[in-house]
Amino acid sequence: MANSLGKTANPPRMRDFGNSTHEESNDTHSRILRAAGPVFAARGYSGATVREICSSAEVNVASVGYHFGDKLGLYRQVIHDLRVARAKRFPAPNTDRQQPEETLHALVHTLLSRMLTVEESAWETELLMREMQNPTPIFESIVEDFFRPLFDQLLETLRLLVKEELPDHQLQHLAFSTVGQCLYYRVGAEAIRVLIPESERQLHYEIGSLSQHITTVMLAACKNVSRLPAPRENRD
Amino acid sequence: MANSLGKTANPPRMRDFGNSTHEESNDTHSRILRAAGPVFAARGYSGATVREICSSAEVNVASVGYHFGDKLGLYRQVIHDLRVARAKRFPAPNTDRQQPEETLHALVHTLLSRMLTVEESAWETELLMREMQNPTPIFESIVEDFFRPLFDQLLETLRLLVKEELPDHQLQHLAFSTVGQCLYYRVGAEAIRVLIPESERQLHYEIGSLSQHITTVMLAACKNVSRLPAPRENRD
DNA sequence: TGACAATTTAAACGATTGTTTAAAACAGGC
DNA sequence: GCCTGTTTTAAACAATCGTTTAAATTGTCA
Repeated sequence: MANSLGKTANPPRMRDFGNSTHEESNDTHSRILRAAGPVFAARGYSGATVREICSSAEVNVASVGYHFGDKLGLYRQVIHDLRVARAKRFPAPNTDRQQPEETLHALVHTLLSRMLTVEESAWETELLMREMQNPTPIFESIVEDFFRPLFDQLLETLRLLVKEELPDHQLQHLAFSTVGQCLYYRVGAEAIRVLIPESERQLHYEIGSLSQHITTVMLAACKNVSRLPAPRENRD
Repeated sequence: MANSLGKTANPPRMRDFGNSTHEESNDTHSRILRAAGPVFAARGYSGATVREICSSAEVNVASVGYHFGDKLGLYRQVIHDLRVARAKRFPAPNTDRQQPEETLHALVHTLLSRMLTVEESAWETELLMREMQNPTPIFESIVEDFFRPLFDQLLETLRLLVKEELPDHQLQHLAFSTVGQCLYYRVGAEAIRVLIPESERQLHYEIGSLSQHITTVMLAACKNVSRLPAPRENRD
């Protein structure tokens, strides 16, 4: 009988860590959580093995069962912690009292930072990308809590930037154009590595100039788009 | 001893199918190939099992070893066939004797068609996307044979569209902006499904209007971009 | 038909997976 | 010291993986 729906073994029943994070603690519970993230990110949920996680955490294999019920329970906890950690690290930029041009640039910069940050927590982005391609039941809540706020902010900023009033779907397309350009430097990173020689990549592919470029593209688009003619009837 | 490097079992040694494709044949070899693509696409290379492939092909499990050496050999063959099939189905648009604006639109339309086609061969795109996120040794050749031609065509088209002469890296960024916008409607499809209600999706998210929109954005960007000030020195 | 190679088959192999077990180690209160 | 509940451990479990084996089947040509 697989669980992960609360009922772990009888004894432990998920201790209540009043101190929210496990960042610094060094007990088995925290060690597993710290080790699991990078492994899940590197190998995917099903590719990751409990043994590798526990080996990396220097902990017995049975500990996962004891502390998290099963592998899926551990994964859920990792995703949960990831969400609160990132909401803290990449707060949506403060948009009030700002020219919409600046706001757009700030939003693009935030997006690119979330995508391309390669520091100690690159595994977080990797994990979210895996959820996008292989969505689990957790995915929808990730979109709502994590993507939607920035998406809405982007929509409102673009609404201020276009000269005439546009129907919703055209604004949405502009928003997706923005997000898509940012996302590509992560999704297509391996392709870019093949297409562009390393020397040029190191010069012109850091967050600063990329966000500058993308902002320029979108500002030009906003100034030029106009209400499109009604799309031809599509029948299917 | 794993093989897949040519030496299968002694006997068969990869029969030479003079008739290039296996589309219609019904022998074991072809049945496996037809069944393997969708399974690899749905589950990923390591997630796919030869048992599921063989079960779907109604063929004995040992047949994979006999005809393709091993699982990786089968995968290579699937990718190989996929490449020739798609090159035939989505030929790069003919660019000569055309206004660059039309060429851009045609390129965007081709890109989006490759991304969003959901007909009998949606698994092909899915498989390529998986290669982008989880590159195998095959990936580099895929980029060279499959992405590079369209990328170069895109670069030349954009060069004709910008008013002043731009350094290479700015043209590359414009090309990636184009590709990124197209790619997003595939990569972010699951996110879009959550963000945009279905009614609106069915109205405004078919290939025609999306390629119209993306082309408009990029044309506006081309008319407005100018040689950026030299980027600040970056030191690392 | 009979001989021989090509192909298909059922069964097994060894390795690895997530999970469970039952005993050992540890903790704190008396 | 002992007792009790919690945590950790080594070992085993059943399931599944890719692959191999050796026999059975099929096809082909003399």
